Amino acid sequence: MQALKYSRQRESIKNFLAGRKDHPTADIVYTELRKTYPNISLGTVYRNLALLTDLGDIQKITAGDGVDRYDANTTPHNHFICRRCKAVLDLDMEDISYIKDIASEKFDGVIESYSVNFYGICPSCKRDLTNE
Amino acid sequence: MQALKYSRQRESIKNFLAGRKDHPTADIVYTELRKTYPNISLGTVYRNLALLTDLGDIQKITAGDGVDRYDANTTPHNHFICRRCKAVLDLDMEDISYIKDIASEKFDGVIESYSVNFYGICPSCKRDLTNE
DNA sequence: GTTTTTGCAAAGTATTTGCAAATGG
DNA sequence: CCATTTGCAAATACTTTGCAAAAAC
Repeated sequence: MQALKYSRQRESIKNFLAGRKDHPTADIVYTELRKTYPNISLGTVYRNLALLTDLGDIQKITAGDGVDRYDANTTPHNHFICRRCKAVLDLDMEDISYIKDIASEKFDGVIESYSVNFYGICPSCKRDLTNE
Repeated sequence: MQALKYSRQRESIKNFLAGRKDHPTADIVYTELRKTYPNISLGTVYRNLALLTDLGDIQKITAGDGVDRYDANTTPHNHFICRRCKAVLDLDMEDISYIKDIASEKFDGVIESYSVNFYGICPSCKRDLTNE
């Protein structure tokens, strides 16, 4: 049971995320979709973001600033969070998934996954700071 | 200006954290300190945890489950979060701080720090699951 | 027709904040 | 005394949830 039924709202949330390279919060998704679907509700957005995350269609990012963000890119990659403008960027970097094995070496439990966030100053803010 | 004045509450929060190897939430700190200081308030606990974090005396851990945790151990180390019992454990593992350099290679901004969380099943839950 | 999803509003968490009183230096 | 910190309560921010109506199949 619990078959999945199509919903225009869910579809548009997924498409909206797929078209963004930044990592919108639930509230941004809601505000933007509202332009096309004036009646969509925040609850629906949250429900679908959670469902899509469970399905593995999207990824939830916890950057540590109190708001969760969502990413349609579910291939393994790491994030950078700018401490000045709070932007969350994808990092183009060499694979470091072997850190999972390093962590497992002296650990008696099971390590299934990991998440890395890098923090600092993004390229754009770096420019701003240089020209100040 | 903004000189730091001693406070019994701040001192006890710091000491309480120093005596724990798990990673208590603000609410746990509050509930436990209340046994010694029945009048301490949650606001005071939050204010001091934020202040101590800024001072670098403690570390804030965002595990991704909506509650922040605090750690008196400020030496670089990584955390493991059990998806079954939600325990947050320190990982005894080889240094991986070079991932900062790897991340910097193709990145035009400044990477100042990073945080890694590993997820899976802790040793204790692993035992429980085996004996089920 | 039955089940899932929605919109709306209310409720639930976690955390922050304004302010007068208390405390520290 | 003056500046900082506290306790308290109210406010805020983010997310979840109950329920009747709407949509999907």
